[in-house]
Amino acid sequence: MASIVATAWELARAHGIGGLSLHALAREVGLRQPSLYTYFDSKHALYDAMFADGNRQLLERLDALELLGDRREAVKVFMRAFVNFAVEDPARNQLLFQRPIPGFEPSAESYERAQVVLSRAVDLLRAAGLESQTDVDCFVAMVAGLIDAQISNDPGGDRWTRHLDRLTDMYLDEFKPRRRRQ
Amino acid sequence: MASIVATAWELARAHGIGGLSLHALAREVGLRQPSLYTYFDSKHALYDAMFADGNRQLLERLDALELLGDRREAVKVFMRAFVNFAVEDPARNQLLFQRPIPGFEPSAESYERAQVVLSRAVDLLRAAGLESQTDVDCFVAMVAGLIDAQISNDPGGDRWTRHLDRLTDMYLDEFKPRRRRQ
DNA sequence: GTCTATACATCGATAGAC
DNA sequence: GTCTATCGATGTATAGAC
Repeated sequence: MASIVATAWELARAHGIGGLSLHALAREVGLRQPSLYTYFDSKHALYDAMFADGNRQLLERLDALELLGDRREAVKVFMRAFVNFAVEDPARNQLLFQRPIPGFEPSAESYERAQVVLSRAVDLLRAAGLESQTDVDCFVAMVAGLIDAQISNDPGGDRWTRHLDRLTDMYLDEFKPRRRRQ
Repeated sequence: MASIVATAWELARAHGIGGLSLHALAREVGLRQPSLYTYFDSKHALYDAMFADGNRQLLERLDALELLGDRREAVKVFMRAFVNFAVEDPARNQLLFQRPIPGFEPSAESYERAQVVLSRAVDLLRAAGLESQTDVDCFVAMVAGLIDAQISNDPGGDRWTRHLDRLTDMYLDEFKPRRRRQ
């Protein structure tokens, strides 16, 4: 079961998340295609299992971080880990953070895990000075833009992601509470 | 021919760029599916015609702008027009600026038009103080991030795009030539 | 140029034997 | 739980008559 999901990720990496087929997956795990229905009620159920698994991987990664000390530094450590996670597997990034499968919506249970990740990011950003939801929204969008540009235009490189820290500083400087600029 | 492409855009808006089928397109224009091969050698050729057409639409829009006066203001006017163009038709945005069709690459001729758009943006940003390719790259990525967040999470709204001007100012302030901060 | 007919492939899903 | 067999839908593309 877990190994089927792992193999599904391999195929998704190779052929894109949308190019994943049950025939190919069955062949890869040494089964016939109908036998997969013992484990998943439908293809969407497989995607849902992958969605949950991907978020589990991400949470595991984020839980291992040391986020003590300066809170701006904590944001940077967190975002670096997040960005690395995203760019190292474009297919996974697509399933977790975009809506590439027409008709697929994660189950409530799976979606809950995804919300945990987001709320941790929000807490860190708040602690680092981003007060409003608006400022958090735009920061998240900016980072997602970096990730997508990196994946699309320079896969495996760092032409965009290497500027993450600098952009984070810029953003936190700009939107820190209005009392006084640093 | 042009009307077939226009109808193809309608279907793409309704069912997604990847959900466009030649059967449906033929039915919509009052033909049988094989008859489309009179106009396009393959489905990819249709996508290529759409790609070229979308870039033509964009260039037309950008050519109508008044970009005189202050160069920072010119950047804002340009980027506002670009962002509006992108969010008003997510399917078109997908075909023009992402790679949603496995195996489809625009022809050299079509791609050339896309490069014209980019080079205009680059010229404006350079004139407004962004010296390095790196700074331009990140700015473009940030704007693309805003667009994607807007389309994905608040289609038809402006929760993200309304901050475009503010982010543009922030970015140009940060990366203007190092002589002195404004 | 447009049609009918069809080839050919892929896919998800189900029925029923073992 | 796994299999064989098959259904039914969808999709692109081609052959050949008109």
